[in-house]
Amino acid sequence: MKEYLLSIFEEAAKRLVYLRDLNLTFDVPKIESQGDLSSNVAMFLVKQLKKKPRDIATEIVSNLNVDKQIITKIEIAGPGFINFFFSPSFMSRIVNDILTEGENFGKSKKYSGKKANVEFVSANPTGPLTVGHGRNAVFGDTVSNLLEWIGYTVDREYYFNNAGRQMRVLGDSVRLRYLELLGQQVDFPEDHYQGEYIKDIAKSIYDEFGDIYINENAEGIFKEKAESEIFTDIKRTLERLNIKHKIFFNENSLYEEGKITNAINAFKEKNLSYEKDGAVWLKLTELGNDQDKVIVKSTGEPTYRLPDIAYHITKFDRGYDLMVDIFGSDHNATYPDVLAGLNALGYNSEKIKVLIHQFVTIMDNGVAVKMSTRKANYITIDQLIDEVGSDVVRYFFNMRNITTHMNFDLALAKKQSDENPVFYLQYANARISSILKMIENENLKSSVENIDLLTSIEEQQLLKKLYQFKNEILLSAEYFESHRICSYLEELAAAFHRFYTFCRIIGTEKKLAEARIALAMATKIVIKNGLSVLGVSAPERM
RNA sequence: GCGCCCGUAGCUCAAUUGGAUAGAGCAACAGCCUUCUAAGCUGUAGGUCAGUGGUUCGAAUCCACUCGGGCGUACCA
Repeated sequence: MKEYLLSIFEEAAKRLVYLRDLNLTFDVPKIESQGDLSSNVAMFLVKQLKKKPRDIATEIVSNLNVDKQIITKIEIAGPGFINFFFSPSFMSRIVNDILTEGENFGKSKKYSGKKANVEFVSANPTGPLTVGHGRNAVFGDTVSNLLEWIGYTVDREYYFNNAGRQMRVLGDSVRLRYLELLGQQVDFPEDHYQGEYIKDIAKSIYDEFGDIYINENAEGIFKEKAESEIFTDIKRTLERLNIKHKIFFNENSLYEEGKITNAINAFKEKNLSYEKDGAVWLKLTELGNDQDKVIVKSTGEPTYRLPDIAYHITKFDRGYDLMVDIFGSDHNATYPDVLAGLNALGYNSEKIKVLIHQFVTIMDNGVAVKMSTRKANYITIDQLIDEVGSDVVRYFFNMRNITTHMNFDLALAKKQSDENPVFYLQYANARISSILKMIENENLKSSVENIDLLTSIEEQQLLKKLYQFKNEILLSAEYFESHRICSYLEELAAAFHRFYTFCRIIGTEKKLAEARIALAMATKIVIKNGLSVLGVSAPERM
């Protein structure tokens, strides 16, 4: 539809100079009576032309050469909108496209040839993934899918740190539990990891090696074993959500390969750092930020900023056109320093897109659950998947804009999982599958031969929704907003359920019935494609 | 104190990134199954878009201030 409007506007621009070099957009009006597509170009030109918007609109419309077979009506409405009404037969053409393109319908090549890196989850291996990580994990993977759909080659990356204080405490937690197993009386400190999984790890060391590590320190086998077992668990949890990272990037490699030193030297050379009180400071005030920050502590140890900067340099070195970082809101203060540092070193930080998601408040019986891995006060993603299934988990974390402070009532999720919108979508898909099985016995097939018989309101509304899919994918990807796909699919499914209710197939005259089957098949493809972007399955039967 | 985010129907959230009469789901109420899956459909009711100013053809959306909530504000990550 848009392509056609663009072509007639281009033709009209030969006569109307002011239509040239405009970035024309067409919107789908909220209200049916306002047409299938609408342009606000006349209002947009008010200032430039110093005329009334409705007069401009009138002039534009009289210069449009429209094919009456395609557009049945053009209307100037409200303050100066130009509303276009498409013919039913033109609308039905989309079915051909969908059936031809199949599982590729909705993909575009707009960004093909470009490489993107999406870094997400990136939880250090100190414990199981909690629902707190769920939003990050699901959103990151869906953004990756979206970017792939518009042509990017995407590397999913997980950044982690297995050194430092956190990990020492983890190793020591395992060590103490191990000593307990050996019958020693130990005083387990409050700031150690309290979770049961620590005991399991200690037990597995005990089972395998007995008491030979009785005098081992925290950093040896205890830390190593903890890290490997926890990572195995994390990967298994992610796999249950259909998430697979291509790259696990260890922060430690930055030290081993001298990237940290390189970064320090680079700042020094550019005279962007100085020493004070035994520490090295970065001149962030000169780079437009509020205050200077320490990049190397007086102990000689870098702060997180330095490895973060060095890490992003490796991403630039790896040649990505787009780098997406997905963080929880607790990181919102850290990334401006990193971006400023990168810019100062000559890297274009506009290639980095930082997406901050707000936290999910978990409500249990009306009380907010405060999560802490260390205090073992958490609900894991695995528990959640066990309760409601991975489709619901994925859909749930995708369905809201990441800027919202989302509330998640556990009790409600368990009790009312039947009412989750994901079932509404899957149900539409299952109904179509059922029809497609049924028609074999009725001697009916799918046919686009008489597709222009699809003129009823329900059929036209469904067609209109199908038309929007490709654009919806593109916008969702460009805005990094996966929740739009959920909203779209719910509307599509609603349009289908109405079609299903009012437009029977079996018992209808053959030509119309076969056109309707084609429409149902096209709908099934779009629902399935949309769900696959979200990482949600489309079962044939429910 | 300062920075970022949020405040929309009883609840959970949308709103085409500044567009026309602010929409869905849940909950409530009234209907629809001897025909392709009732996990569905139709209808009713529900709103001071936190508040006050401003910007313009036009504001839930942008700006300023106020109120309320979340997250930060380290020589932790």
